[in-house]
Amino acid sequence: MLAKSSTELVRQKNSALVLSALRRHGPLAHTELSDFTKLSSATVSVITADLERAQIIEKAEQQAASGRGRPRVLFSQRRDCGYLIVVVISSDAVQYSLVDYTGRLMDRFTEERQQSVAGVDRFVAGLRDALNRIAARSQLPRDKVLMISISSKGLVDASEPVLRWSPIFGRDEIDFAAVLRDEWSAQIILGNETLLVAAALGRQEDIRTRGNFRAMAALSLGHSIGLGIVRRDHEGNHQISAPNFGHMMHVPGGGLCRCGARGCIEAYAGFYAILRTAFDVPLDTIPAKFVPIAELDKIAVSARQGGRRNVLAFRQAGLALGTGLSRVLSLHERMPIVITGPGVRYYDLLIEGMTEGLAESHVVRMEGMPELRVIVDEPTLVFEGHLNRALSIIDNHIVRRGAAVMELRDRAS
Amino acid sequence: MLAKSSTELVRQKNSALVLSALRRHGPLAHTELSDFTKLSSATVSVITADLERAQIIEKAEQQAASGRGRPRVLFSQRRDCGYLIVVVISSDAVQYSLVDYTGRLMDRFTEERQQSVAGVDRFVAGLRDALNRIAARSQLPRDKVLMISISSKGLVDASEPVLRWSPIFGRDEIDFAAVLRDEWSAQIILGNETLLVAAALGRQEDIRTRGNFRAMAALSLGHSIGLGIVRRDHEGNHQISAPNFGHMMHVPGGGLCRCGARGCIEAYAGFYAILRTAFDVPLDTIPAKFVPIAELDKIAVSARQGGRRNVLAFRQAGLALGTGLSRVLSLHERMPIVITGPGVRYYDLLIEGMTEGLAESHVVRMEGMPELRVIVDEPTLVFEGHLNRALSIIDNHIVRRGAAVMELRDRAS
DNA sequence: GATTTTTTTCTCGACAGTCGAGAAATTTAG
DNA sequence: CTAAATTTCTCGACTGTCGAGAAAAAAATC
Repeated sequence: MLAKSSTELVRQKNSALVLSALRRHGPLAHTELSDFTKLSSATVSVITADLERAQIIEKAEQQAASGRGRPRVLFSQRRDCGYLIVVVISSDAVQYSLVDYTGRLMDRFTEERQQSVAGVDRFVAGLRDALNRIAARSQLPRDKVLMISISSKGLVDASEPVLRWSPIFGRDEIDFAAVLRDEWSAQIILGNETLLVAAALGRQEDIRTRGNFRAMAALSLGHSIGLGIVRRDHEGNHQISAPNFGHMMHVPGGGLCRCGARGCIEAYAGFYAILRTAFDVPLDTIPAKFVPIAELDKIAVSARQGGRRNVLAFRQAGLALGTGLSRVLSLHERMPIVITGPGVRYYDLLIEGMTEGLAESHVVRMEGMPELRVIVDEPTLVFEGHLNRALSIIDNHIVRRGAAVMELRDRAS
Repeated sequence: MLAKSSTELVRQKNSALVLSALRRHGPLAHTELSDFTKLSSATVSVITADLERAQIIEKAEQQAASGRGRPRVLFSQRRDCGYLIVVVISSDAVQYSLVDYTGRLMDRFTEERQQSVAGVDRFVAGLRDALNRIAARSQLPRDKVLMISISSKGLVDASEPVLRWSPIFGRDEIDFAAVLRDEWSAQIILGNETLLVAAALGRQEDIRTRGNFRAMAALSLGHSIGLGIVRRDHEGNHQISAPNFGHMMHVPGGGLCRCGARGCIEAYAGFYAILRTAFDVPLDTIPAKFVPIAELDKIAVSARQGGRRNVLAFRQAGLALGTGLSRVLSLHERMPIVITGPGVRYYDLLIEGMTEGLAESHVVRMEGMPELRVIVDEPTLVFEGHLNRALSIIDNHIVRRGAAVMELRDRAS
């Protein structure tokens, strides 16, 4: 309750409403826009005229008349209104994608990252390089790139695009804004990978349940463990957050984690932890930097054939996840949990422990087991999350900029 | 992003702004209102005129002119605009307070609750009775009571005034709206006690830091353990939530808790749990319903003199709290923690364990120890929280109703 | 005591935004 | 070729905010 309201703000909000309808449902006619936004036809006229003048949207050449009556003219977003570069940093590679304003993929390549050289400086140099390359290949003027959206596993600052801690670079922070400021005028945003998964799921669920969506958690299983939570606030906006779940305390004084602390959930449920338990290595052994998935597959095969030690390894991982999730539910509310990431292939081995870990807690006893869903294709969700988040931020900027433009025009006259 | 915006909404928001300025800073003159709200003088005129016509605010008889120039006329809230009944349910008593629209206490009494008869029906009958009594004593017409704000320890539904679980009534739910609907037209709201503490602290902190406030947690120590979290969202509103902290899993398969589950934080840090450890009673003993504080004081005295078993009891409680808090911080962000409730008198004995429990976790290693503050007077905070929450909801209703009134007027003409 | 200064409140006209109603446009059906 | 249907556009009414300046009222000054 700080900011006063004004008629300009009203216009901004309603313009944003129009843009988001267009983003969600593709090209729309005047009438449809009016239906979706609940704005009157007259208002839609004014807003679309404004946006058209600002070159944000355009009238599609009118399609063959489909019914009788005056044929509808469709408004659609202008592809060339601006561009977005998506950077997905994973443990073994970095993927760069160029996307236009409508969300269409225009170019993409992947740079392998050598495990050996993990220096931040090296990485940053590679990043600058690759960004320059993707921009050059597209032959777009640089200032047409409105945003660079980056994701990584690890701990991300809440307000600035700073990577505080990551499984790859440890405590060597990276301030992406500082690093890219001199070369790019684009806005830089950074998000935890699983946060973006949650963002994508939240939108899917919102469409699926037609607005009855409340909250949802995304759990990503892999070498490290990620959690993203998406909730609808009282105004209908989606609040996404990426708790530091993988490094939440599981057992005080427990197994040594990659982060240097002891007893983190990841130190029980991460790939390296499962390996450690399976081979009965002492819990204070320094974790492996990288575990080929084939190694884990072998353990899984053995576990599925009843290998005791290996069954136990997955069970313990499941327990750590289940107990951790029960704690999450205690601190929030009951919500469905979507499980994704490379680790879902062991879901059959993990589920028993997870269920047990969940079942014991007061929340679950009270409100029942949360719904658990499995989604295999994580990379797609991550990319979708990038688009959702970045493009809707761009839309918001545009409507704000619109106001600024009007102001300039007024001052000129 | 569902609702469209309109000029009426602008008026509502700005009216709310005026009311909240008046609530925060007491009677204000036209100019001051304009300063606080950043609204133009003209707008303030229109809004105050409206509110005055609707009998929400009034011009105070002008005070002795203090400087030169036209003397300022102060606007103040009208006391008789509406009333609020606050019901604070604690383990041994229920306190009823009647408050006017400005937040001034008008009447208050306390009903002892016998420990023996804890039937929900009995309790509800007593509640209806007491509410009738406080209304009768004030001689106010019933429809002037706009809201009944109830608080209890335990688990409260997020959207409806339903007590899902409480240390007093266990799983016997109470739907306060259903119970009071036939006798009261007032809106019924229910909040967890520590949630209200957090609400009060949030407002205090917001004023203290002049808007730089981000987030804060309130931890209430007593027979049971409560946690409230208050955060400022991107729009500056305070989001308060009451996680089920006391019954978050501390140790799987651990000590038996009053809730029936095993290993809850409360089963280690609640008064009964401290007693249990101190007397070396098996952890699966059914917890005492009530522990006189004198009992705990004795243990504390002995602990302060070095009694090993008793030191351990408090240390274990502290550890449970510390580990639990570290988990909360993992799932949210770093925030100051205010400790309150009857248990703070043992803070000296708890702090060591708490610090240790906190220190081990990844978040604390990364971001440092959170600030811990102690506030002794919990009941005042609870009452303040009631007022903050209830009165600001009332203000919001009023500005909405204002619009409805205009509509009626229009339809009549 | 009359005039000026200062401070506060009120009022007026301009402007931005939304809305409902109906006009205009444009196609199909008959 | 006319009528019906459907979509888009335009106009006037209304609400809300704002800046500027008028009006009010007391203190300071002559």
